[in-house]
Amino acid sequence: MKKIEQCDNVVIHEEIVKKVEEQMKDEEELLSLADLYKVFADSSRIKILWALSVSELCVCDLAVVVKMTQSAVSHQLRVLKQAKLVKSRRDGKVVYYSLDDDHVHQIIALGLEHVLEK
Amino acid sequence: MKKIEQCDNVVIHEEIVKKVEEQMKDEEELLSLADLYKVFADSSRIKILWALSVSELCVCDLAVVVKMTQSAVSHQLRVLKQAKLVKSRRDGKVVYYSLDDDHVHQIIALGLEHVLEK
DNA sequence: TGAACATATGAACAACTATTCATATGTTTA
DNA sequence: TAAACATATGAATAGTTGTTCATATGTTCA
Repeated sequence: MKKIEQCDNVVIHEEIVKKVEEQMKDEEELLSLADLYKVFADSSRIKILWALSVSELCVCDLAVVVKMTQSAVSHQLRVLKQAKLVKSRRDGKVVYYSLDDDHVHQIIALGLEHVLEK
Repeated sequence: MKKIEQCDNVVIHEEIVKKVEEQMKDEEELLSLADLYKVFADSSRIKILWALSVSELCVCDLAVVVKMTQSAVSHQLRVLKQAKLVKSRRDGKVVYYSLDDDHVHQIIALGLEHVLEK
């Protein structure tokens, strides 16, 4: 009747585990953080965001710049808008998109720093 | 013989498109940026990174803290290591993981800022 | 040397997601 | 009002990825 428990059930360094558990963030908070990064985790969307960080653009021009179909761009803009990373304004037939927030640019810049360094 | 070209082929604002195209980053660079964010785009990995930002941990303790199986943690650590976000050192049977870089903490902090604000 | 243990890994499966294609919506203008 | 055009969207498909299960690797210690 010995404890044959595997690693999964046994803590090796009790003190440290306790300390880390205390400082652990809420499940929910880390989940929405992951969701935020999911949006950045696609090169099409990154291209779109980068382009928009240069200038406001309409969907049509955006499609040209990032070399995607209008439909694909539109689908992705929807995702970006839901994540509150871009906003849009309509002027007649044309809809213009731009970054919603300065964080977007910061996040991209910080990421590039890491990428270029490694 | 009119130009019936669709949006996909026609540029609406020539000046702006030219300007944005000039400032567009390399395909490759934006691709590795997206790849970097892919690593952050999963709540299991975010949990692991957050835990490691508190303290160096062995795989076993990490599994306890983030409530995952040892195998799942190990698979994810592999991903994190390949992305150079964590490093490891071995001490006997036990392998300790820690953040490889201060960028990791910065990126998480910046993301949280955005998440909490919106 | 062999048993016990911490970690790593390959294969398989399930879940998710980006694009395409077809078409709908909404706006302008002839 | 009808045609032309910019954008949006639903369904289907193909590709990607995280977890599990089983097992392998590497280390210590009796």
